Amino acid sequence: MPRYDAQRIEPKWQAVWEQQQTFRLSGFDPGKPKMYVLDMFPYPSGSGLHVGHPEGYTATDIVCRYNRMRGKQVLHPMGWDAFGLPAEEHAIKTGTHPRITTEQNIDTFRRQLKMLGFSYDWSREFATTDPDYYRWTQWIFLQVFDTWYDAGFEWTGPDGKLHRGKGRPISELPIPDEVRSQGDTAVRRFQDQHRLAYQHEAPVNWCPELGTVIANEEVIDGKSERGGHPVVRLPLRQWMLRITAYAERLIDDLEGLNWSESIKLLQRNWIGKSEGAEVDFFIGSSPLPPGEGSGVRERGAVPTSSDSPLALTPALSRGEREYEDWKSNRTRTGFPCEPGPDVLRIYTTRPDTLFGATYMVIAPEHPAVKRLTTPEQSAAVETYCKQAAMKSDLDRTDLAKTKSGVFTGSHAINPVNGEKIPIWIADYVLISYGTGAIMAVPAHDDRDLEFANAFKLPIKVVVAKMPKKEPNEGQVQMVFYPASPDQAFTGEGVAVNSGPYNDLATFEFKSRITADIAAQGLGRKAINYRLRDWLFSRQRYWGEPFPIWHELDASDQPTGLLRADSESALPITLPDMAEFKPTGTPEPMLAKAPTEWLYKTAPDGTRLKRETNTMPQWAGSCWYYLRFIDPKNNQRFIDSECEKQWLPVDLYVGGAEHAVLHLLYSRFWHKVLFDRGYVSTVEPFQRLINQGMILGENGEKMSKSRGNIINPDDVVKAYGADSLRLYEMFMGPLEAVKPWSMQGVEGVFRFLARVWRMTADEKADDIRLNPAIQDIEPSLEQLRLLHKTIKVVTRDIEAMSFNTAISRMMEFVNEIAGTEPRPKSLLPPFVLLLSPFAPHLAEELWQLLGHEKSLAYEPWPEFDPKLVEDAEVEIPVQINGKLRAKVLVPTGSDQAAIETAAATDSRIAELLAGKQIVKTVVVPGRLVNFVVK
RNA sequence: GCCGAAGUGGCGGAAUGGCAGACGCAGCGGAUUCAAAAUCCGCCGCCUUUAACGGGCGUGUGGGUUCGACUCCCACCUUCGGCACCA
Repeated sequence: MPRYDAQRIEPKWQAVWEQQQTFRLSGFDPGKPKMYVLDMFPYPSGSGLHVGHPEGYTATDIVCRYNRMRGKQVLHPMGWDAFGLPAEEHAIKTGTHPRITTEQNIDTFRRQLKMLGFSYDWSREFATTDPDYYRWTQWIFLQVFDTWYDAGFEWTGPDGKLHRGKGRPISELPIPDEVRSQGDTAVRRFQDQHRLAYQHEAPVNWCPELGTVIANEEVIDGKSERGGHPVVRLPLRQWMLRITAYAERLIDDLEGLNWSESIKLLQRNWIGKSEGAEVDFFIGSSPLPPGEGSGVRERGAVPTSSDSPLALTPALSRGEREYEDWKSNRTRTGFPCEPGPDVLRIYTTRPDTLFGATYMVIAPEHPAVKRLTTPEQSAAVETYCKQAAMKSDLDRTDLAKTKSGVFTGSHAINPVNGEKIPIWIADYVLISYGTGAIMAVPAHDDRDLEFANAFKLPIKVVVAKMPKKEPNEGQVQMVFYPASPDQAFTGEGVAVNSGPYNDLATFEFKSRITADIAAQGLGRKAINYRLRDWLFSRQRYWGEPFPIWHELDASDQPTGLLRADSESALPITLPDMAEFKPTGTPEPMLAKAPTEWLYKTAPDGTRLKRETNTMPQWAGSCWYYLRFIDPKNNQRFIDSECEKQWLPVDLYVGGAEHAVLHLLYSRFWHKVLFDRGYVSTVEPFQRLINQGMILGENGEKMSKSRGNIINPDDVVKAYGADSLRLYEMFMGPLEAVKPWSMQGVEGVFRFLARVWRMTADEKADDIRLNPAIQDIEPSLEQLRLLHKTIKVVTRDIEAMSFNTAISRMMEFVNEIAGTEPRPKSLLPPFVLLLSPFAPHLAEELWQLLGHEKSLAYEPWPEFDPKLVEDAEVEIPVQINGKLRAKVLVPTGSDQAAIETAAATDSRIAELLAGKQIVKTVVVPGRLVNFVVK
């Protein structure tokens, strides 16, 4: 009694594929179109495969199997993103070396993936933790280290267009004479400052619980993304990658990619480009005392015409003389690249509100804090800055909605009107964005208004809102904001109280004043990005070591000078260690490595100490798609011929949780490699699909604590891999979030069992064809059904609309499985259609239908266009847009014939009787609509 | 607060501006069976009427465009995702 038995069929065919190396891709065949289909490779966690994994993996497997049958050569690899915290945390708890845990987890994942019958070329498998792989991760780091970004460099891209800005070898960095004259050490330091990989001392997010520093992106609401542990800010020396240099290209090159618009937008927003101006405010050679100059109006005073910028007191004070000198100097010398000590440089997106600046704010970490603080204020300033330094990001944002700040005691002079305004320190201004200093325009910025209200600072309106012109209204009324004291007008409007610029529209004002201040050397156009440079070092053990040495002086202290390992020294393998407990201090784990690993003496006698940080988990996943193309190469990270043949990845499928970070980092590395001539495409992933999350049966996110986790092992045990695959594709659109349903799995299992019974004899003792299957000619109707099914299933696979493809196959089976006798010729094409979805069952049925070879490379069925049309079509007939009847007409009937058929239908004729037909709409093959009175 | 996506039967979902609810699940009725499981057949948006045919309403809400709107436009509501003192 051979019923549909997935337990028997599936291991059998998995063994056949393995034995015959069915999906192994040998060389590149220039005569065949290529297709590179990639899954986001998994982190092999201890809990094994999750039902979310097979969702994307099944989708790509269908695409691969389909395209092989369409005659393409398909590259479809799988591997492991195996560095990372959990294995090390496990090591801390149990003492098991992370390598052991990682190997065990990989074995589990590999077993589970093979159990699902995915057509990977397993000969290309690797883990990011393999020394042979991270050798090249380190090598790429060395290329990044060896590169500086020449923002003005012009080059022609593969698209034939002119581009500006390119990564170039550090040896080509122009060295200014004043640096060169200071000697070799100065030159080396200068180069180090310009590398794409550089060291930087800055407050970082230190997580004591995890024992590591983590990136801004890994901090969520002041807690670590992993584990939700508290994060504190500490100043530390860290490795940074200069991803911001590539911000513009990372935005621009999104355009040519076949990604969903919302993912592109997510990346654009993450990069967060903003355009505005930098403006220098004069602060004098020494702090300007208060009480000099014109001062600012009292809070809330109505502006009058006497407040013209020219209304300076005739007798110039010391500060004003200095200011006038500075200004005329600037007109001659122009705007300097770096602000001098006599100015405060600010960034604004609204240079049109310069006349409305009533105070300035600098970040607590701003270098000018000391210089601007007057003796009377120094105690208060010191207290404030100390507090701010201790505050986590959480304290600085969410909790502390009320603004805090402290006055420095100093003033600056607004270059557009000569007004002297106070300089404050507040942590609502971030040191890491723009210049770390702002001009505050409380009338037109919510944050500034809140601060001004808190500290009783003046508010000056310089933009009036233009109400929409009513057609009959001759006189346009301007509306002045703030209408209420806590509502700033941040929109665009018309300039007021802005001296010579009054009445200009915001847009025009911006470009005018930017040009004007640039001409006077007081400011310039500027662009800023929300994106920050990438914090690239971690203090953990289980990651790639840096191929970098620090030079030591006579007393074994680092001099700050670096030496890179030579290419031949790679891989720098992890030292063996037995103890993994975090030190509790921000000192990296590798600081406890054996002395012989940590130190060496260079041939020139210099003592060297290894870099003890390790790379973040992102490093390994940044370039794995390249290594899959040429995984065994021990001369290069990828052969350049292979790279040209296979790049870019044609289809990349993975979870939306990587929509920003992984994809951005990966694109960044790819562009560096492109600039240095190692890859030939500007982008790595041509098409991207983000599969939607699978929720638990209760509609909530699957998690241990909710107890709603579905284990793929259990599903396969109960229904088989084909049912799991088919169900995950049948649930709904790939990109949608959708809840699991065990009854749904049962449903597709019943469908597969039906397919089995349609072909095999369930009553016989051995496996044989169903006796209803006979060598007879199919009816025209049956042929039409088959060809229609081929047509739509093909179209749906191309569109990655797998749920509807499955529906159409169900319809076919509903019809054919109920007919006896069944024409045998209908079955092979159907089995081929089913095979990408349920490959095990399809192979078994293919064999049963008398074929000896695997169907994996059988040509995909073609449909006959003549057979996808029925002889007659049913045309709905509407009266005034309401369905009233349906008429049957021959396919291809012309407009007149259809109209006649509709009008003569008895029910329609009855309804039309006595009515006047105003209009008749006939869409051939579609519908008829009579519009009547 | 800002940006994005989505709202269709009891549930998952389907519909180039042209018959709303394909396909599946659940449910109901029947066949088969000693009985059950499995299987097969039929019904299955809501209201209403009828012996039967039928009629009205219906795709988050309210408007609009159109002969015709789940689909396009405007406003709003809800849910989910992202960002969140970025000047």
